[in-house]
Amino acid sequence: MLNKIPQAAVPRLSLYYRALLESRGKDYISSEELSKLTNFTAAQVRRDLTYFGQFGTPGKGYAIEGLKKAIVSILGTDKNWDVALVGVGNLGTALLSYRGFEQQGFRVVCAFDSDLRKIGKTLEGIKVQDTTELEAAVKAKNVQIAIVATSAEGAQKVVDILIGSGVKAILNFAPIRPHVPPSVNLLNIDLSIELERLAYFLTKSSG
Amino acid sequence: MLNKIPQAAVPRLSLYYRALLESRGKDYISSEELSKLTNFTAAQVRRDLTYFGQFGTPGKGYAIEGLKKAIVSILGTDKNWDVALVGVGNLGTALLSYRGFEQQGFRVVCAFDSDLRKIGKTLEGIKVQDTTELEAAVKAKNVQIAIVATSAEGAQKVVDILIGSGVKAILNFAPIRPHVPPSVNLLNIDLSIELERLAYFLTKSSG
DNA sequence: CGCCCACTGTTAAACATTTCACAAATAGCA
DNA sequence: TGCTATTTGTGAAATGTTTAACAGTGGGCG
Repeated sequence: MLNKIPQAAVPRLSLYYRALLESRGKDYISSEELSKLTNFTAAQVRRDLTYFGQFGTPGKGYAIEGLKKAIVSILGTDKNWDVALVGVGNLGTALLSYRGFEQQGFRVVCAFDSDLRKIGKTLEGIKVQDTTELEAAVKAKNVQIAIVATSAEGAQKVVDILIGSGVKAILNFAPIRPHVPPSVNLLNIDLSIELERLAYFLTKSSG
Repeated sequence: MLNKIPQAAVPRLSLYYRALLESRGKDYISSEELSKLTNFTAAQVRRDLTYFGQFGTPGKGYAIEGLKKAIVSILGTDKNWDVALVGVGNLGTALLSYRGFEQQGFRVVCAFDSDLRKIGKTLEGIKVQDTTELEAAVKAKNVQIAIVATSAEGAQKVVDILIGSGVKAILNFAPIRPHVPPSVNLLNIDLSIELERLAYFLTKSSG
C-alpha cells in the first residue's frame, strides 16, 4: 500500500460507519448496498476501504461488525481523548453541552475564557479558568486536543500558547486561519466562509 | 472562460477578501503579497482570480478597493438574504446570537422548534414558532436560505418541508446527510465528522 | 514616443482523485 | 471436487486541480 490516502477519504469513512450503524439485522453488506446508503459510487466505497486495508470477502461483501470495528480503530474513536476548550461564549457553551463529544470518546476536561464575568463559573461540570492558566493546565493534564472558540482577535495567541503547551490537534472555530507548524493538526470550521459559499451558490443560480 | 470553477476556489476567494481587509493604506497589491498573507501560492492566487474575471493590471497588481468590490459581488455578500432557523437548542441559540450573520448580509427572520418549552420564547428579537408553521411562514416570507440545527432524527423531514416551501440553500448542522434535489444547495457542517477526522490524524501521528 | 520593468493571465505539465472495467477470489451447491 | 454466481480489489483511463513557466500587457520614465 504505497498509495497516499486522499484527505477526503477520511470523512467518507465516517459516513460509511454511519451507514453500517443503520444496517442492523444483516451480517454482510456489499459495496453496492453501502453506495446506495451513502450516495457514493460502489467503486469509491471499495477503493476507499482498500486505502485502509482489506476488509471484504469476494462473493459476500463486508462483514458488518468486523468493518465497524475496523473503522473505529482506524479513526481512533475507540480511544479516549482529553480536550481543552478555549472561549466559552455562545458557541463555546453550545459545544460544551454537545453530547456527541463523549460518544466519540472526547471529554472536555478544562475550559478557559478571558472574560472576568465567565471565569469561575461552572458549566456542564467544568469550572471556567482564566486564559492565563491555559499553558499550566494543559501541560499538567497532558491535553492533546484543543477547541478554539474565541473571537478572531485572540485566536492566534491562544493557538500559539496551545502549541507551546504540547497540544497536537486543534479544532478552530474562530474566523481566522491560525499559523501552526506542520506537526500540529489544524481543522478550521469557519462559519463566515460557509455563509459566503452559500451566498455564492445562490447568487450564481438565481442571477 | 470555458473552465469550470473548482469548488475549493470559492472559500479561497473569501480568504483573499479577508487578506484585502487587512491591507489598508495601499492602493495595489500583487499576487505575491496576497499569497504571503493567505499562505497559498502566488500562482494559485492568480489562477483563482481569473476563474472569476480579470481584475489585475500587469506591472502593478490588483487594485485593492476594486478587487474587494468584485469579490463581494461575486460572492453575493452585497445582497441581503433572509434566513430561517430550524432548531433552537444550544447550537441554534448560539447561531442566533452570532454577529457574523448580519455583517455578511444574512438576517434571521424566523426561528422554529418542536419543543413546547421553547415555542413562544423570544430570542434575539425573534419569536420561536412551532415547526408545524414552518411551511406557511417560509412561503409567506419568501425565505430562500435555511439553517438546520435540529437533532439527526428530525432533520430529513425538516429539509423536505423547507424544499417544498421554496428554500434554495440549506446550511445543515444536523449529523446526517439529507437528500436534496440538485437544484438545492446543501452545505453540511458536521461536528461529529470533524471530530473523527481529528481523532484519525492524532491516531496516525501518535501511533 | 519607445524602451524597460513588474506583474498578470494563460498554456502546458505535474499531480491528485475518481471512475471504469475486469481478473482474482470466495462461497455455495450439485 | 468442480462449476457457477457474486463481489472484491486493483491496474489503467478519465477527470479534476494545482503548480510551473513564460508570453504578453500596461505603466512609468527618459
